[in-house]
Amino acid sequence: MSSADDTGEQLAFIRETVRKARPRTWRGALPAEHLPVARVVVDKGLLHLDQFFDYAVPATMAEEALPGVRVRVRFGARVVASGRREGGELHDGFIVERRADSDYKGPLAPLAQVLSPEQVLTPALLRLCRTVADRYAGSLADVLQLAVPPRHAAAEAEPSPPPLPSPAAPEPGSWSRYPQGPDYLAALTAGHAPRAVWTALPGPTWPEEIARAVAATLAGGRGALVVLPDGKAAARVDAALTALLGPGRHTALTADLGPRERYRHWLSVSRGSVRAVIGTRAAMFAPVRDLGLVVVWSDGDGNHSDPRAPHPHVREVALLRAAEEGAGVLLGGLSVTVEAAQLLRTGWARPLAAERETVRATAPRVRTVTDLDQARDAAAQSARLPGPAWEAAREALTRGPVLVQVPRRGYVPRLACARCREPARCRHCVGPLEARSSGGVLECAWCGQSEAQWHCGECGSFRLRAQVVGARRTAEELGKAFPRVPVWTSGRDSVLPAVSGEPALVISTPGAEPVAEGGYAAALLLDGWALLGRPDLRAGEEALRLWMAAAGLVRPAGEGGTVVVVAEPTARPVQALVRWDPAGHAALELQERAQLHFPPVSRMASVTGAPHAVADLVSLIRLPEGTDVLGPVPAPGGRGEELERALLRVAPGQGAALAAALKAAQIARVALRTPDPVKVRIDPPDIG
DNA sequence: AGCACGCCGACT
DNA sequence: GTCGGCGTGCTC
Repeated sequence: MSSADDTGEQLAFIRETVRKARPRTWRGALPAEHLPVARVVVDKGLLHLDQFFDYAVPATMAEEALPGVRVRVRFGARVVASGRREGGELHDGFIVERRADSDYKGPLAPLAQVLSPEQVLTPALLRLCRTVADRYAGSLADVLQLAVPPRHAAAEAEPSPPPLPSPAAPEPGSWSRYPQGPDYLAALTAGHAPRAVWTALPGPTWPEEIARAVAATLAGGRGALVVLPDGKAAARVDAALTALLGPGRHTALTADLGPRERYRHWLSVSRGSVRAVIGTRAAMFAPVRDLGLVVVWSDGDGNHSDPRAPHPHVREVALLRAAEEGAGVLLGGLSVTVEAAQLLRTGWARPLAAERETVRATAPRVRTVTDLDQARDAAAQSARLPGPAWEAAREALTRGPVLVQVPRRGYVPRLACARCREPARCRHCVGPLEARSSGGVLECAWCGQSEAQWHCGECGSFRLRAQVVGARRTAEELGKAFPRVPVWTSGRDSVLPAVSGEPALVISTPGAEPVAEGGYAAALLLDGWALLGRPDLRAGEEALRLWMAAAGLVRPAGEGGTVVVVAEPTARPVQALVRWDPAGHAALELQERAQLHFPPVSRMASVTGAPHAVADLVSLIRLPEGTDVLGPVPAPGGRGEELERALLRVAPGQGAALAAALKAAQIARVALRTPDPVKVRIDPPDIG
């Protein structure tokens, strides 16, 4: 920039400051005549900058600088001689409001650029993001990054088609199997906001039922949002909606679309051209207009928890939206989470479940077997199949496909002595041993030292209760045992969406089970101890969810559908599976959590970092009355670095106070220049 | 977080 | 007398 320009700008600046009617700007660009101030949220995730900043709207941008548009602004400028300001980095942001004046006393910097006239940050979306940020002790900017997809200019240039008229109200269809089902749909069409915890019947009809709930909402002139845990489930609901409503009335927001398509779909929602959205996690923020219904399918699935700060959970965001936007809620799944059970217990939501008789007619027959009962067949032995499981598979393979669910290695808990079940521990530091590398060498999860010749310190046995047989080896062994039957595998990196109704063995890790045409003849749920034995508060609930997801793909008992679960028959989740009573299981778990003061009855937050930093934050924080501080203890999953974690627990109703106190303490730590960072997480997913 | 300004010790 | 320590405060 030349000095001549500088002089000119200074003169212009002085001229502008003399004129009182308009806000002053640094450089004297002529401000807009009407509403010359833009209130901006600057896209910097720093907690202590979680506030709006006012900028002057240059006259040249007056038409485009509307609320909700993306802008670029200079931020972090410094004052140099004679009170002039210079520099400042360019940052992205959104205009949240146009105003006549500012309460900021200094001169306003001008907006640097309006990036696009598209008003992407609507008032409702802004309100939601603010609520979510507060709920999770995060900054508005962090949440906005999750909620507003990156701009794609080419997608934005395309016009969105005009909205289609509302469809006719759908028939209840298979919702008639639920006593409250038809009423629920009618309430949606009538414009009410019914809230339900839906214990879905096993079988392949749930995508169509979700589609009918969406159609009922559209028929009443309102929009609907469906969030599913993965792309496979989203594709099924997508297909069901297309079958019911034809194309053009709904759109999908999933990661596999790619940035351009995804933004194009998002814009069609934001522009009001499409009123129904199905999608995965990030779709929870989709700016559906006049939202009448939020559906969350399988809310216990870990995919519903966002891995990015501040880690909002789809279910919680859905509940916040329902409250804020007056929408109905449908929290559905084959199993029921403890959080859903609590919504029922407090009366916030009503149960939407079938009669016992209907459940019995729809669910497969479930048998339990312990793994002490090994098969006689050699191949079955190699695959560690108990005798009855082996027999069930052999019989069912004459009638159709058989699903074999094998826990993933990540689920396998600590190793233990095969004879006395004493956990296998490191002889150096007493840490738990893991079979991480192949080749039978064990490693300590704490100190990393390897152990080649373990023997049990209690009984002297050399045999370990080894890790589960993985999906691949199970497939190999079963392939040998059934040479005439095709063997398919479906796992984390190669998920098989569906298989035919022909006899076949389908080996799958939990969550990757393909749908079978006409349903599986049988399912074997192997190594239940691996799911049940995890040192996690939610282990039982999670095991039941994974089992029911697999068992729900099996034909009804009346058509010969059989499930064999290899697990301790007295365990509560096993009994709930046998009785097909997920709601009862969740209610019992809830009772127990209430007694133990665990979430979701109490609200918790975790504070993780270097020991002194954690202690520091805990001492700084002004905790709500009656907060429990648990720990600090060594952080779970710590890799040598001596991180510690404290848990903070508050009584029901104090969650907002806890989040606010944590945020304030984090800000105070930044102000005090404390170097070591502390991670704060509301609703930590893994509490011992 | 950066990045400035501000007020007290050892150097040209 | 000046250079520079990092304590404190601000960012429209």
